[in-house]
Amino acid sequence: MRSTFEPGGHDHALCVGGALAAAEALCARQGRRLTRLRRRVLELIWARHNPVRAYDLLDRLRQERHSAGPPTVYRALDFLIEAGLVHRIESLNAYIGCRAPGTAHPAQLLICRVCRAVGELEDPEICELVRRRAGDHGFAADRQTIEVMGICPSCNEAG
Amino acid sequence: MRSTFEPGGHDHALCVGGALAAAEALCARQGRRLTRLRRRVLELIWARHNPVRAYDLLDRLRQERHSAGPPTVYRALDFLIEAGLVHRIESLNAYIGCRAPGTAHPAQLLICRVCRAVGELEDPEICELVRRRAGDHGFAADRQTIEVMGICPSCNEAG
DNA sequence: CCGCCCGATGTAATAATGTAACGGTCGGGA
DNA sequence: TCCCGACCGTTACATTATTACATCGGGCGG
Repeated sequence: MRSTFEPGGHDHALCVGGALAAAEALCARQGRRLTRLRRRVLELIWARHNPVRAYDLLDRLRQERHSAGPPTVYRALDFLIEAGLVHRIESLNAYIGCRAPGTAHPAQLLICRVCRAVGELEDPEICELVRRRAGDHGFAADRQTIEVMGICPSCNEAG
Repeated sequence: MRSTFEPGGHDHALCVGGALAAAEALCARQGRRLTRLRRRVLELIWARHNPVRAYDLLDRLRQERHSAGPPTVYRALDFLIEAGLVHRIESLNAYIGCRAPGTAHPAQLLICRVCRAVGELEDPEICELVRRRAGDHGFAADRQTIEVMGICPSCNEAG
């Protein structure tokens, strides 16, 4: 069960293409406008399976769109996160494409401290357990942020 | 089972005193130096059960120590976090005193979106489940960040 | 006691991240 | 046609955090 981490030699163009197509479909279904800019930002985020920082995104964006400023990027990110297409990684101040857009799910992000690859769980049992334990203390949970640092399968084999 | 959230009228001086005493003891046991500055920063953090931001801390610190600068605060915070006396709340860029210093497991923070009170679980089952599920994907987890937004018991009753 | 070392702190500058406020453009409906 | 609302441009600024180097001060060997 290692689907969360891509093998080194996978066809990444396919990966990106799939993500963009899924995004188009999801936005269409939800009546959200995936504009050229937003689509392009999503594409840049999907360029790697590593987290991207907002200002790196901005630098890359500026190479093709001179007018871009910080709000350009942050607004696009807000949209993409809102739409469930991108996760913000709080512990890194960085962003990554969601592997399972459209599922309603809080995600659990697995971040490799060596290669910075990020995997994603969508485990309902974890969600439910957290929610229940919080509830035991009278706390009504409505959003979970779960980020796990560690070593990914490839790096583990390597070192 | 609501021990995590303090009732409104508890004796907070006792709370702070206990935290400081525990910190002293823990540092002594671990051979860490809880200096005057570090101790004072910890005390300021414990002044409320709400998260404190680094620059608020800095402002308060400056009232009594003119020379304080950002590194003053951040270094103290680094020490306190390292020692397990304070948690950083990634999703708020804020800090809060640890309720269970010295215990080895990661915490799950419950953050009230209304009053900003923060409760803390130390649930080994959650830890273990997360670790196991990550392990199922070949990921060797070594640090977990779990932050839950929601409504605390008092705010829930109130509204 | 002296002088050295080293961890802690002071100090200045700057980097990195994120937001506010306002204006213009454009397309779709009353 | 005219207005409205979204999207984006643009400038300025706010917030959060780090780098680099100087200084202080206590413990310890000589």
